[in-house]
Amino acid sequence: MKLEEAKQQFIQNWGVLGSQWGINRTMAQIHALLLVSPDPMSADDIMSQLQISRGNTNMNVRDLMDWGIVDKVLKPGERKEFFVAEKDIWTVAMRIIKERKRREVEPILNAMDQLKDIEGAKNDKEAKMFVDTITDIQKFANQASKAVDGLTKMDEHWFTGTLLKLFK
Amino acid sequence: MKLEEAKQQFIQNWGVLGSQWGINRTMAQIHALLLVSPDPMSADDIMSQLQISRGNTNMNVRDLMDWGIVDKVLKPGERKEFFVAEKDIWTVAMRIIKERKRREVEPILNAMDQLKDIEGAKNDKEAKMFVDTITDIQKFANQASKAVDGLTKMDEHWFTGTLLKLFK
DNA sequence: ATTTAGTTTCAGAAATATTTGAAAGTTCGG
DNA sequence: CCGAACTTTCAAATATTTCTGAAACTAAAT
Repeated sequence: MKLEEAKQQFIQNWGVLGSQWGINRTMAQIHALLLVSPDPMSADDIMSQLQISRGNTNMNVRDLMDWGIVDKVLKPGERKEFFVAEKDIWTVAMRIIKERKRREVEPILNAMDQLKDIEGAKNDKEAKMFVDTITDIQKFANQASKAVDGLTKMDEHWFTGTLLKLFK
Repeated sequence: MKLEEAKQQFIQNWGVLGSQWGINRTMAQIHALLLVSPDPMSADDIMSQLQISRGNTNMNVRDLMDWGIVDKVLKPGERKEFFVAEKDIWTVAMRIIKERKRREVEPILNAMDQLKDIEGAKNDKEAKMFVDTITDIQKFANQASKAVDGLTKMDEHWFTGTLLKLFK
């Protein structure tokens, strides 16, 4: 297989994976493109490689920067802005998981606190069961959250070394 | 707050969370409804509670059963089929994560093997970098995969006890 | 101050994903 | 075997998400 062909396929695959997990296809594709690009790319480079509009490019690159997995770089003497992806895959994964937790999971878990304040929950058996279910979900989420916070602090070596052995 | 109102809000929230993570809103809502329902529900019960069509109900309930987090139960003497959700949240989370890995992540990782077979990769520096990137992603995914397999075998108690302490 | 190179925004268009509902299929009881 | 009760399927309708492109904006260079 030719290098260019392989890159294209990788970009497509990454796009599919992203969209299955609720990340917009183009954002994932731009990320893939930057991941396998040896040099920083301009908005125009991205547009022509992926055949997408300037507006789309701009919005998704900005989102990727908000996620902390793409950075803007300036080349001396050039007016254009260029972009590079964080290349360490562990760092990428941790940033994504941390951000999603913060943006999507935490707000809903917080909203659930209110749901536990049910009229007459002391007596009503059904109400008690409901509150228990909510509480279980919150407990679980808090455990998972702490686990993620812990993982975030590790470096890759610790993961491959110590943690993996636990799971063998 | 009234119990019914709280249930409705929980169902809505669960639906939003699901759709953000690439799970169709209705499937998540049906799951939420069954999670907080003390008794098994028929397709008709689900339809009227969530105001959705029979076809939609049927398809999404079947999907939930494919995921292994909802079961069909038959009441003696009744012709209708009833459904219940797995109530243990740890089990639910593990089933979901395991299935998604199997269905969505593994096929793409396997497809990536082919991408490493690049013409002239021995000499070309850029080709070598590309192969390295793919290899890093595969390595990371394999580690994560093993970690998930390990988690799946634990019971909840082990998790809350031992593992959590590691991350404190 | 004006031109030029570049970036950002956002309303409407296009693409995707989900839902409906009616017809076809199944299964049980008599 | 037939009809009633229930489930499944899927083409078409609907809803949601994403993308485009042109106009507005910004800032550097002349």
